Amino acid sequence: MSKQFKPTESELEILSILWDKGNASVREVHEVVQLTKDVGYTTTLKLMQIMHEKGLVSRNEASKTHIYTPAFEKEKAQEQYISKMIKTLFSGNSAQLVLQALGNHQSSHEELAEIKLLIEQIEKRK
Amino acid sequence: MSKQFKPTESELEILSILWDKGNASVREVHEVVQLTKDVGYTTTLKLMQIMHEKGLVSRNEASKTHIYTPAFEKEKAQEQYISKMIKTLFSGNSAQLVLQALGNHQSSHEELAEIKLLIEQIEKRK
DNA sequence: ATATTATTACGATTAAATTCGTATGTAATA
DNA sequence: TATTACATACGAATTTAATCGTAATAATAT
Repeated sequence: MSKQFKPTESELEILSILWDKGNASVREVHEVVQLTKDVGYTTTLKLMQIMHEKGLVSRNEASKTHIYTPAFEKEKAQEQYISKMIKTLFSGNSAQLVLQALGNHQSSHEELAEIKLLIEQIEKRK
Repeated sequence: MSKQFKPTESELEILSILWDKGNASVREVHEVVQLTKDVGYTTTLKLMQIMHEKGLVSRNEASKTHIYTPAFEKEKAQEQYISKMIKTLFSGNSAQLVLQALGNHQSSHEELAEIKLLIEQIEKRK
């Protein structure tokens, strides 16, 4: 099994900003954080330093302003959280999660078509 | 919007046991907890007492051994966690979550059929 | 050169979550 | 009745997460 990572709530928020931007300075991350939370700059800084120690992010220290990059793919986090959720909230039944997600959240025509296509491919493979 | 609840990690684990059983004593919950975590009985007891204070569970004190019941539906928790996940890990794209879940987790023929049916119903409604 | 501004480092505090020991009560049992 | 087994209550300690202030340093502007 690949190495486990387990970001805290705040760390996940920062990671999600980094995934969105690709990479960013503390300042840039903090500006986005501030849109939803009212915390000081050094708080965000400290969090990102801790994330660096933990290996959740890497950073480029070439210039004075360090540039942070997520240390793993967003897809890996998605997969981990989905699995956990299926296990603890859906008793292992992944289809149940899919039905919930489809039922309660809007999707476009194209997206629905894509899902149908995937299902057909899965069925063919059996 | 309906009242927010935000169980911690350990609280969610206990809730999931309670949803599974319907209701249970501390002892019964603790026995399941012990399968995965090595903690003392009074730890589980204390957690469940706190959950009671917070209103996450209700309890029947008729007999000496109190019986605990989840204070809200599993579906509500599912919906809340799915929404959060779509927002923070899938940039609001619910179909992407569905594709991930379908792609990485097994589903039976019947379940896949059920999902297709739901998709068709959604399309018809538009 | 000096002042201003931006950045990191780091210790310390606060807050939240988890864990457990001990006291106490109640029911069953020897 | 005395002992044992379980249960709750509750305070306190420990651990983990989050927050912030201050100092040091580097870059930039005056």
